[in-house]
Amino acid sequence: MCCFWTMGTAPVCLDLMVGRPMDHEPSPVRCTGVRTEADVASSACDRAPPMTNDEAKILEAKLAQVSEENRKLTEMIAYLYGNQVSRQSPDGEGQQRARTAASPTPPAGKKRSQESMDASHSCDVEISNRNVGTGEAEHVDVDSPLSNGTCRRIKVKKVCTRIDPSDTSLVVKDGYQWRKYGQKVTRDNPSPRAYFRCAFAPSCPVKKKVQRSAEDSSVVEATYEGEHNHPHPTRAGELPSYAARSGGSVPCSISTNSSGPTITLDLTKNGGGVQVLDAGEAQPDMKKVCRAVASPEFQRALVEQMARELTGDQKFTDALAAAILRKLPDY
DNA sequence: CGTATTTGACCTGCGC
DNA sequence: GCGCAGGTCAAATACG
Repeated sequence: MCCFWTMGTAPVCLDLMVGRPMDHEPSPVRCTGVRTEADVASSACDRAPPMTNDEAKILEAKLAQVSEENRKLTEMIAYLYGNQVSRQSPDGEGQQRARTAASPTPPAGKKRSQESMDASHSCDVEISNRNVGTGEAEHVDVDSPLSNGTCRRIKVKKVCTRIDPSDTSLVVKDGYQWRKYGQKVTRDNPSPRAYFRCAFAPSCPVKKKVQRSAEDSSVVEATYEGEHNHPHPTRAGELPSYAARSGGSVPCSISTNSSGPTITLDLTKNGGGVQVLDAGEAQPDMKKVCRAVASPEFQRALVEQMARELTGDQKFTDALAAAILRKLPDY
């Protein structure tokens, strides 16, 4: 099980190793969720000849030291990544919002002015970027408090989905009903950008912008603004991440909001996932996110979720049975 | 005929 | 003030 974060062009792979046999002695390395050379060495020790107690203690000490370094590196990666993404405001959302918020007296009689008023009450912008097709997940929180103290969090989430390049509909299936209200060709991208509103509830403030990636026409970027004020039409309680179904699975995504960090693992194209919520902190903290990922509770929940998903997928069980049969000598 | 989508026009904010 | 770019509106059109 790998959890990817992209940092520029260099993907970071955190091997959670959740599928490993449980009869192994639990080690601090596994608790961090990152496979290291020391961890590999410890596995090799299973086949090594017996050693003295002193040698074993030395190895244990080294292992603990490596584990601690590994944990610090993991936190550092998450911290650096958060800093990088926070500097990359997607599609100028932050700038646009700053412009809107700076408008002291919006013109009356326009729906647009009401939306500007709504945005002006926001001080926090959450930005999430998930590259669904490639299994990369990105996320960061951007806090920009206003001076007037009237803060309301507006969630901005960016989701990348891989679709058929011949598909020009710009439809990202996320489980919600969307009503298209506009389309525009932007300067930095030859592909048109489509504007959607949530059509499930008339009062739902959520908007969605969908545009093909300028670099890869098979990838569409969907930017969600706001949060739904109604339950999910089909599967209440899940995050709006169903784009994964149309293009591929997402190994992992991490989000943080006012209620604390949320780790979501979409294990299959058919949905499902593990959410570990840490609502104890009001301020988002990437270190806490890393610790949540590394916690035994998280990994146990992950294993259980994987087992449920795999055993519940008839196609998977059929394919597995067929593969086993092919390995039998008489098959 | 009702609903959803398309598309050109319009509005607003920003930079020069 | 003007031009540009992003976002939205609303009439026209398509579709079931």
